[in-house]
Formats: sequence, C-alpha cells, structure tokens
Amino acid sequence: MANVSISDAEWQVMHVIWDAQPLTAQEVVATLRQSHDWATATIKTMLHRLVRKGVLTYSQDGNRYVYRARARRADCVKLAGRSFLQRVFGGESSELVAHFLKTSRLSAEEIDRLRNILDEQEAQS
Amino acid sequence: MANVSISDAEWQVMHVIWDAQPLTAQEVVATLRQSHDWATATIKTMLHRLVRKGVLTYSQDGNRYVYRARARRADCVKLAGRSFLQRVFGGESSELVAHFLKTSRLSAEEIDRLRNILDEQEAQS
DNA sequence: CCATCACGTTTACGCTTGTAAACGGTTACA
DNA sequence: TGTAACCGTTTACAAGCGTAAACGTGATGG
Repeated sequence: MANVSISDAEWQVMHVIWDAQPLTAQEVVATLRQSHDWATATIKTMLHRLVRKGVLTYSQDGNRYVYRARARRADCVKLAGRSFLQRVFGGESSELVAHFLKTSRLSAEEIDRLRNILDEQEAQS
Repeated sequence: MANVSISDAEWQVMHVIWDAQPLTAQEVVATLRQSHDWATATIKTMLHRLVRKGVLTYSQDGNRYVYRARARRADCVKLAGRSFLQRVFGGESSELVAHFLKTSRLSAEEIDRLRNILDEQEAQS
C-alpha cells in the first residue's frame, strides 16, 4: 500500500490533510498559502501524485474532489523515520536521539514527558 | 560550503570516508562492497558528485586520488536533521524524540546516557 | 614494443521532484 | 446565450538521483 516514498513538498501537503481531512483542493490550497508560496497548479500536481502513489484518495462532490489520507500519518512517519535513521545515523537510534536532544531547546514539560517515555522503555526491557 | 544536500546513496559513501579518511577510491569501494552491491563505476560517480558538491576533496598520489571529507559529519548531520525534523515532524523536536524513543529498543546504558543528556538540558534552561 | 590493467573522466538513461502553464469541460453570471 | 470563472487533467521541463558502461591515458608485464 504505502511503502512508497513521500517527497519533501508532498509531506507539506500531507500534513495539511492529516490535520484536517477530508479537504477539498481549494481548502488545501488555502491552508498552504499561509505558509508556502506555491501556485495553485503546483499543489494540484502534488495532490495528483499523492493519489497515484496511493497515499491519498478522493471522492467526488459535484465537480470537485474531496481528499482523504489513505495512509496513516503514523505509518508514514515510521517509514520515513527508519529511512532517516539508517541514512544519517547508520541505524543507531540512541545516537539519533542524543543528537536531537542536544540540538533542541526543550521545555520542562517536554523533558518530563521524555523522561517518562524513557522510564517505560526501561521497565519493559 | 556545505549547505548542499547529500543524497541517500551519497551518505553511505560519506560514512565510509568519515569513519576512516583519508581513503583512496578502491578503499572506499572495498569497504562499501561489504554492505552494498554497487558497481565500482557507481561508487566513483558518487565520489565525483560529492567532490563537485564540495563535500569531499582529494589530493593526488601518483595516478590515484586520496579522498578526504571537506564537510564535517556533525555539520552534515545537523543540516539533514533540521530538514528531516521540519519535513516529518513540522519542527517539533520533542515529538521527534518521543517517536524514536518509542520505536527503538534501547539498552540500559543507552537509556542512562539519554537521561543524563536530559538532565543537562534541564540544568541549562 | 604491444597488449592489458588500473584510474579517473565523460556520457548515458530512465525515474523522481519542484514548479507550473495549458487544456478541456462545466457552471454561473451578465 | 455567450463568456468568464473554476475544476480537474495533461503536458512541460530542468535538475537531481541511482546506476553504470564507455573512453582516454598512463603504467606494466611479457
């Protein structure tokens, strides 16, 4: 289904859809316009490609399409994550995590949350 | 210098070089042969492209080249990390870290080390 | 001295990506 | 009843990528 790779620009589109699906093309365009300077045609191309890749589906409502994600965000994240982990950190997840911990500013709450996750990891190992 | 993007296959080559530079082309080929099934010509193409991108340099030793990284691994990792963080997690580093913590099996030592990093983060905030 | 080998360089080629204009059909206003 | 506006579809096109063969040149063994 979706062992397909999603390109950089396509991710931007997918985030919009995962955040508020179902959405028509214009709704996607309107949302993206706030953050990107893409021509409408450009966004439509991406919607198309995403449908072809099987990541999106649409249903028709009159003359317009209503798009929904077909792949779940979590699954796509997992796939992209594995690939990045492998490519950049040679698969060493603790290196990856260490890197991002060091290069991020985290709030006290975030730090707490991460500590909790670590505790769980420890408990179940 | 190196705000250039390094492709997937190119990362594989760069890891080899960062791990043991300086290296001749054959040394790179020999190392990569253990993990990849690439023709020698393919690897040479990548070395070339990396030189053109400014990520690698070489010096000549007789008829052969000796390659060295020109960009530091840490810098490339930082760049690729930022880009991935943005693309997949919309810039939310704590989400990213949480994701990788949850999807990784970590040893007790690794968990300890990560806790320490968290402690430091907390201290300096 | 010639053929072969080893090196780096050039050329190749199909696919993906970013970016968008052009096109054909329908709808709605003037 | 045109005709402008809107929709989705097709076509475009240059750059990057994965993958590698072909080429020119200098060295080397017979």
